[in-house]
Amino acid sequence: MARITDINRIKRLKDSTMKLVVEKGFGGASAAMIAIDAKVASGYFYMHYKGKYEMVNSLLQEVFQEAAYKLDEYLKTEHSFIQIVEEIVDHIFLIAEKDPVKLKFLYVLSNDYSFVIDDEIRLNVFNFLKRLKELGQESNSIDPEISEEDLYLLLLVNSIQYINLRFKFFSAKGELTHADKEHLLYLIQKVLIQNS
Amino acid sequence: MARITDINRIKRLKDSTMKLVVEKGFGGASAAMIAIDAKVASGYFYMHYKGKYEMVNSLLQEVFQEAAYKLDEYLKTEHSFIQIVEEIVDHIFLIAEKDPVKLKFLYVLSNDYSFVIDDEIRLNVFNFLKRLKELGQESNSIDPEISEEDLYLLLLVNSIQYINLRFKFFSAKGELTHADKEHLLYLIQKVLIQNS
Amino acid sequence: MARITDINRIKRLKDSTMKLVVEKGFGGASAAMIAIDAKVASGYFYMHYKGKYEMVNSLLQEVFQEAAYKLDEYLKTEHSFIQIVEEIVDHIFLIAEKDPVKLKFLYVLSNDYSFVIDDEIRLNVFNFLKRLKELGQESNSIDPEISEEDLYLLLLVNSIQYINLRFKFFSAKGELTHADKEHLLYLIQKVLIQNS
Amino acid sequence: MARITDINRIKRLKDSTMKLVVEKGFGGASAAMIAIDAKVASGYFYMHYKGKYEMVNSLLQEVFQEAAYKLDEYLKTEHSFIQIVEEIVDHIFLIAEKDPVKLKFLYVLSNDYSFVIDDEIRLNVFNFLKRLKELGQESNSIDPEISEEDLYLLLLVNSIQYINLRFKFFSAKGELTHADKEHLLYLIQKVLIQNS
DNA sequence: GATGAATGAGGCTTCATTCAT
DNA sequence: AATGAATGAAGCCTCATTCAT
Repeated sequence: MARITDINRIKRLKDSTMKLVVEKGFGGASAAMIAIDAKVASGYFYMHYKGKYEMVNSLLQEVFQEAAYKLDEYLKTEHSFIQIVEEIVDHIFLIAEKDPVKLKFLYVLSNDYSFVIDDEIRLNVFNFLKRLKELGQESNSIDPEISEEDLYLLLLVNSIQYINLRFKFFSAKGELTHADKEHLLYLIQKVLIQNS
Repeated sequence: MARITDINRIKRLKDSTMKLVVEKGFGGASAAMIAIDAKVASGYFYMHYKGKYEMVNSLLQEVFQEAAYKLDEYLKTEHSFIQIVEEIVDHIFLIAEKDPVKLKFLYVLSNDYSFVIDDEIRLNVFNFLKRLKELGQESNSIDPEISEEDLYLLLLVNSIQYINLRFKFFSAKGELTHADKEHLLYLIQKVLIQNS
Repeated sequence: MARITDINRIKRLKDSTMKLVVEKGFGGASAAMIAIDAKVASGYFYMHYKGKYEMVNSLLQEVFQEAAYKLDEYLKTEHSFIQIVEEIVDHIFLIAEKDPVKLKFLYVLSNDYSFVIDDEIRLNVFNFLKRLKELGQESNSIDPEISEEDLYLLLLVNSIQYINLRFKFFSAKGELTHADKEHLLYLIQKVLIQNS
Repeated sequence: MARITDINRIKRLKDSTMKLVVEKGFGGASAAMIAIDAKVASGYFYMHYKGKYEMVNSLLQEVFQEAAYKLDEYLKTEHSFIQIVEEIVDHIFLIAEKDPVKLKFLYVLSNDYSFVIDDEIRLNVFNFLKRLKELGQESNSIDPEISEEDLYLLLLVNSIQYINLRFKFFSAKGELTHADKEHLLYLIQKVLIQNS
């Protein structure tokens, strides 16, 4: 019972942190504010984290790690290159729908020179990308010009940017639709795929 | 009668602000720190700006405005769609080389939910993109699927992300080269251009 | 679970604030100075008050409210008009002796255009004065020319001015004595009382 | 011509200072604010005064001195005690009408422990009061219980308080009228005059 | 004489962090 | 384990004052 309470506390803390860091920025989201939003005592998170930066950073790594893990799972399905690309875009859109704050959090902090993804996690992601590229090469699907860095940029960064652009500027266009996803996928595939 | 406002002071202030906002984030770059770096009195910028946020924001708008103006100039040259796309990428690489801090500043703040580009400036940029799209359509160069938002994403956001990815992660790969620019241009043109 | 709010800290804070506002004026009494004098952390009073002005103002209202309450108590004793006038002067002299800072604080801020007594409290005081006047009329003790405003001026303002004049200028005359009180009472009664 | 300009500058400076000190308090009225209000350069008054405090203080002394001088003039008229009392109240009401800011300024600063009237000026005033008292005694008009301090309190302080109470609280009662003056005079004379 | 750009000490306030409970 | 009162360093900003023009 005590265990469950604790897990809920930490969950709430993480959610509130992501929400407020997105809304106000790292500096603008105060520990007190986060604690109130999470219905937790302000001293609470010093039991789990060394400080505010450590907490936000560890949250960022966690979110990234989770994504890296998800990517690996797709690889294990032994689906084709094109299918996996599609599944990844699908997955990012799913997060955008189910947990938009998480996607915004990723967007904000991954474009900040004060936060850097841990080498280990980055390595995981690039290992995945390397294997994805190889998969594409095996089936002659991928444009040989495309590097891992390009995959990172076009598949991951681009998708996150596409969605956040909608959240931030083009919200007038309404909710993200299935057509939006198809359109993004069209663009991505157009760059990645080998021309005849 | 009295001293005349010193342009150099303001220039130094702007440069230091961009530099430190990039390095430490908006919250991490303190007014005192910026003032010292700019060799200016700590109270100095309250003569020109209402506060720290206003200053950084006005700087962001200024940088954006300058870019919007540059874009319009390219349009006036009456070059072709493909040429203009190339010139824009060229120009972004030029900034990356001559004033990398400015590009980082743009990168960091344009991916922050606390800073929003003024409607007027955004309108300028989208007017340009609209005309660029029309130019592409006239010559049947542009893929009809491409919208103004796509142009924004693929041409501008993507270029900035590409370069900052290098600054932030792949700095091990060394300086940006001519080949890097060609590669990016290849990717962009591949998405934008109409398939035969 | 956590520490319980320390009443003494707040008491010390209030005392130091009154003392320093009297000595140096509202602007001259800095938050840091007050905190040191009260042996409290400099940020402490922002836990209880929104800012320096709010704190001093709330203190002023509190002191006034306390006085208004005291006045009502005298009315409830069912003593005569003349007795109550005497008791009020007595009471003011008592404060002058036991807590001179409080009387000085009242004096300084009630003569400042930046601080205004809350409507509710002023209403309380004037309700009291109205009933006091009625009491005087019932026993034909009060000069019919005397209005509530006059009672305010002559009974309250005058007494406070009388004592503070001594504190500020005529301190050479030494401590306030019983004779001083009798003299003031004589003056007040002379104006208030109905001539034969 | 240069001379006239200068006198106007100083006049405007004094007026603005009084106005703003009344409205915002000594600490709240900044030098820049005063300078703007007076249409004068902010550095201007450091040509005439050592600092802000010196300026406000010298202004206060000046106003007081002017009053002391006026009082002496009334004495020279060889009017009766009662007449002079009336003329003083008249005069204070006249200031209230012609230059209310000056009266507010006097009110605010004379009730502030940070500003003290210069000994010399206070002496002038008390010499006047002494002679006024003697005048009253010669004609058996004044209550023998009344001291110079009482005259100060009842004649000067009281009048200023009476008017400022109207300005600050009872402004709903409208402009000061002739009847108001008569009423105040009635109260003052009632305390001061010897009962048959 | 007069100006107002520039300074920097010091004011107010926030907030990450600690620690008694 | 969890709380939240308390701390004080450090942030933002104001403003009296100086001084080049």
